[in-house]
Amino acid sequence: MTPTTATADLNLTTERMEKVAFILKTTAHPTRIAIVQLLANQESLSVSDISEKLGVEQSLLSHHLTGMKLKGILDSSRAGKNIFYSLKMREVVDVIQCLAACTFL
Amino acid sequence: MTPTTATADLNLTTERMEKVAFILKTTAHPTRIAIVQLLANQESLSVSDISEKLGVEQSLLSHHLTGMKLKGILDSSRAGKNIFYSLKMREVVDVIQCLAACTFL
DNA sequence: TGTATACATGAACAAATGATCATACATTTG
DNA sequence: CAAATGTATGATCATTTGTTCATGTATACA
Repeated sequence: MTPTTATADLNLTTERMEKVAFILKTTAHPTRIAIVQLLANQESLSVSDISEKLGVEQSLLSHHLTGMKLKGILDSSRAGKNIFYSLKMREVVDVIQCLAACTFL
Repeated sequence: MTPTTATADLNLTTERMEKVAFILKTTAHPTRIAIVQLLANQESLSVSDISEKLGVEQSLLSHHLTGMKLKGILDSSRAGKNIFYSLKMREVVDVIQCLAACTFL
């Protein structure tokens, strides 16, 4: 037990801070947040589904999606002509929810 | 009441998503995360305190600090020659904690 | 096999971000 | 008031990020 720490103990290593920064950066974009929001409720959606729902052009959306997949936030699988994306790192939902709950935003 | 939503209802407006993205972006940097960590435990610290603890050069640190203040994450007040920074938006601590708790990071 | 549909990829460019350096400003102290 | 200390600011440059456009690839279907 640590002595007298009123606040929670938060001693992240440099490496861990870089990883956290990495995740934050990967998510810090309106379109990408919207993607996370959609997939938080839908389990999986095709690119065109997302494109329509968000009104984002195919190519641009694809760049966002493949980037997020590369960084481990999303996952994808093909079904016929479609590719379905889903949330892999569900924790990002919590993070966004947490911030979104701030009343003063 | 909406019909059959097992998962939490999260319908952020575009405006709100942009604000969340803004906060995330503002925090998404190893040095800035480290700053939040320090101030989560210390209530307030001078620029030179932080500079020493983090091993970040004065000018660069100042840029980070003033940026974070401008965006509402930090607050500052002068005491003699020193300027003390403190956390204004404590919610960012939770966000970082949340992500930091991910086992797979 | 050819054509349409769904998505990815790469080049190119603009804009934002991060770092460094020199210098300015404010406060204390001699 | 001059020098020293603590911090901010502005210019500049390199890097990263976001966007667009053109084109490539995979699957389905006639």
